[in-house]
Amino acid sequence: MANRYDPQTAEPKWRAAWEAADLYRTKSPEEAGDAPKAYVLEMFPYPSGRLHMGHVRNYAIGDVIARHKRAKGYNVLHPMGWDAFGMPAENAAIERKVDPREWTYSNIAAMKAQFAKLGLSLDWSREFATCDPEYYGEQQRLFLKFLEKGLVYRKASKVNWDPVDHTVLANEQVIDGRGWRSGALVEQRELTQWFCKITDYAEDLLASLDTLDQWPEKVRTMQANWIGRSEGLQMRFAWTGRAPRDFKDGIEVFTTRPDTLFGASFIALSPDHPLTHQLAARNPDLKAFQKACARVGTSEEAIEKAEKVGFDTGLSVKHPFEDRTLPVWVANFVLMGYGTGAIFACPAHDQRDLDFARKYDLPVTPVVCPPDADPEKFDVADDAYTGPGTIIRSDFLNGLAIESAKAGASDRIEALEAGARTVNFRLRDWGISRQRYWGCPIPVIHCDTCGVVPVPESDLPVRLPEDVSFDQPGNPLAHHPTWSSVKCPICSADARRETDTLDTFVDSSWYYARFASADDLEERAQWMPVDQYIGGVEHAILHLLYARFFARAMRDVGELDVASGEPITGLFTQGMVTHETYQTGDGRWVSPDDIERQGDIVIERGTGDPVSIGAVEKMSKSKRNTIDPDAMIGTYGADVARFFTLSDSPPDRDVEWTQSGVEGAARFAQRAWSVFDAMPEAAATNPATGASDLRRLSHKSVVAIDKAVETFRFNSAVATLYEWIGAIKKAEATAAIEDRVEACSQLARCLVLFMPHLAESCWARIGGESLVAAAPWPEIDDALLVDDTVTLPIQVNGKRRSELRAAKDTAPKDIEAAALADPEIAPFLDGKTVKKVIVVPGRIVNIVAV
RNA sequence: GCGGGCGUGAUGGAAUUGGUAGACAUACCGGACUUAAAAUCCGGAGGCUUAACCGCCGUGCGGGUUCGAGUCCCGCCGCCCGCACCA
Repeated sequence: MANRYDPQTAEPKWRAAWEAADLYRTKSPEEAGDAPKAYVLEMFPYPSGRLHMGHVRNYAIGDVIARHKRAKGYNVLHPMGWDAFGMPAENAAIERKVDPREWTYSNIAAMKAQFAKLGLSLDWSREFATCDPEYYGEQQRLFLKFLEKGLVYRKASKVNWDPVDHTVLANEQVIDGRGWRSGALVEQRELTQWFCKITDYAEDLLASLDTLDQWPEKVRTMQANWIGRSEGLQMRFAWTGRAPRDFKDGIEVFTTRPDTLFGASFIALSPDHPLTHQLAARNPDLKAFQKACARVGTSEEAIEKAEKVGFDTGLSVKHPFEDRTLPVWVANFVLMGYGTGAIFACPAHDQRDLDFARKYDLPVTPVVCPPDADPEKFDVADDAYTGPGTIIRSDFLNGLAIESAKAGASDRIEALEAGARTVNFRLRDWGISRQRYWGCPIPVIHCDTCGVVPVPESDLPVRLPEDVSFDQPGNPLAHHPTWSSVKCPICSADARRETDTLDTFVDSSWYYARFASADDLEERAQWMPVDQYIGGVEHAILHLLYARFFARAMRDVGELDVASGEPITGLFTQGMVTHETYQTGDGRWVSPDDIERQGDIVIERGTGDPVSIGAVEKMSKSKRNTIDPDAMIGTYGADVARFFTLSDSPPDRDVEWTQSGVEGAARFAQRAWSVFDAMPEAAATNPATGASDLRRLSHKSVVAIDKAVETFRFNSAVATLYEWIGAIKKAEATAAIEDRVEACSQLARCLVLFMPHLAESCWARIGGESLVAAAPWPEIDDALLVDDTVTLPIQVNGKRRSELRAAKDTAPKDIEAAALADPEIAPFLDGKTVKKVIVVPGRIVNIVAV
């Protein structure tokens, strides 16, 4: 029986050794000396209670980076904590009568035990959970600083209200117009809520995206689209008749196409526009129309299918340049949330306006003529013209291109004092109030005489009460008999504590700063920004945008010293872990653990029901296609589980989990181990010298792995490991012992990035000093990276016909001569004349012959 | 509709950025070991043709640039992801 590596005994041993050596603790500035810093962070997990393969992949990727940086001499900060507030804890409380706090902390304990088995190089000394009062107390302090600076504020806004659960729902929690839990029809309610003034930073958040050159292009464009900057003109149309109350000066609209003003055909108001409300108060038909629009709901298909409908208010306004009037309609396609909630419509050049105009028989006047069309006759039918062209039928704008016409029209409107150029953003302020228990309490007090009063800093943290009941719907904090009753800090009168809590996205918007230091702003500044952040692409917009906002806001209240305001220098978004799905004839999903292959057919173990193999999908409980990391670790060890998530696909793409792939990874581990069979201790041999094939290959392999790791091409690094190991094995009989010891020593130090426990066992076999997890990256002899002789393919007219071995510095003319003399190519030159010979030194020779 | 990405053997994917396409792995086939199987080790393999060598074809499709194109340019086709009545 060959000597086999046994992960079950080796892995716990090495984890204990790492812990005893305190290897992964972040070094203090004194210990670190002038070593550069590297802050490596993976998105911290929600403590659901169990680790899944997505976690394993995420943290394995981060661990490769952290270990590599450490070996390269960086002082590495690689912390871990828990994103611990949120609805699942409350749902558990409602469904199973467990305390959310106990539920959360016991989940954390369970997951931490699972984490321990993975052998990640984490510094746990900085661990915290966002539900720790120390953490959310600090967050409350930040909230009050933001409040003081006007970065958070209260306003009334429309929210999704679930009338059964008595709570506000996020848009994501509304499915087809119904609450995701209660199934009740969601109402739009006007509530007073807290908001973060993220729009103050819209311009900078957009412009600075260009500086984030270590972020995926995709994420940057998604954020840019989300922020949605557009330049245009905000202008006023004056009334023809009596002006409605509150709108004496006319109706304000925003447009990006002032060049089409002469094609304006009507004004359209949003059904939610204040003027619509005012008019609806006296007009039951309009009120009914408004209601009908609201019912269409917020679901995307509903919006897509919704036909354009409108209501003529009977009012009209004057055209700013011409002696004519425009009717004012209410139209369902105009959004209150963008611009002013009102538009002027130019149907010839906007599809929505055109659909509406055709339906209600409103005028359509083209004013932009395409380059190849006849200006006298140009007209539109069912398709609006949105392309480039020349302005026509537009008085002083005639003959101009679109851009100049925009400027001309804007100048004129500004001269008439009827409006001004403005920039509009799609981004809206971030609503952070939640009518929930398991979140960070908002630290303010409502007093009838003093208004909104901040909780004095000495009273922080405002702790969540522990004696809450979940037996009625809604927010337990609001139902608590005493918690919200307090005295006003200013006038001491009876007052009420705010019972809303903060959106959990707030918790994760600044945790990176807290990891850098619990309370020392200077230490925070030393570590920030995060050098490498790793997580799922599903956070491309919300979390990552909020984090960028928070870093700026913290900077501006003096809580974080990052000049650029960018908290994250490098971002990597990893792909998902997928698996085949299995389903019985009656549509029941079957777990991979319960299937059995019998020849070509697949059956469910136990029942014997035939099972069909379905699509490869993200591992999920509902499809039952999950693989439990604990079970994997129990069978194959943590190294194999980690290695497999990195080896098959590039880390930014999805990886399909397969049994055979895992077995391949396990085979690799044994193969790597066997390379170290019968190796002497490194100290017992002389240092390797010379330039044997093995030495050349080993040094090249180290460089290849180094480069691949730096560029997140882990699958390529793994391929290099396979080849290298194969070569070392082949060289066992032939290579000098010194060269083999060197190769093994280098191999262990590369292997430790991916399979740290195994590498440690290998390292011990060659008597490596201390622990390989603490060893520096192998030193490379550059002279070994270039070969003395190279093999050059010889092409004739671009087709490879032969090859040539030559010393690396052979003169091109000698290579040319040797190539032409090659007997292999003679038949291909027969009857032809050589026109040209291209020699690319070290690469290729191409003979052009006709 | 807008934006981003992708298309290479049976499969996941390589290809030093314009220089030998298919590294490495999985599945498959063959051999060794074994009473046998598993495990392990060794070997094979893009397609067509051939006894074999040779030869021809080959990176979604069609064109182009180049001595040379998976890579660059133009035009199509298909798939995935994100946003979406944003004026």
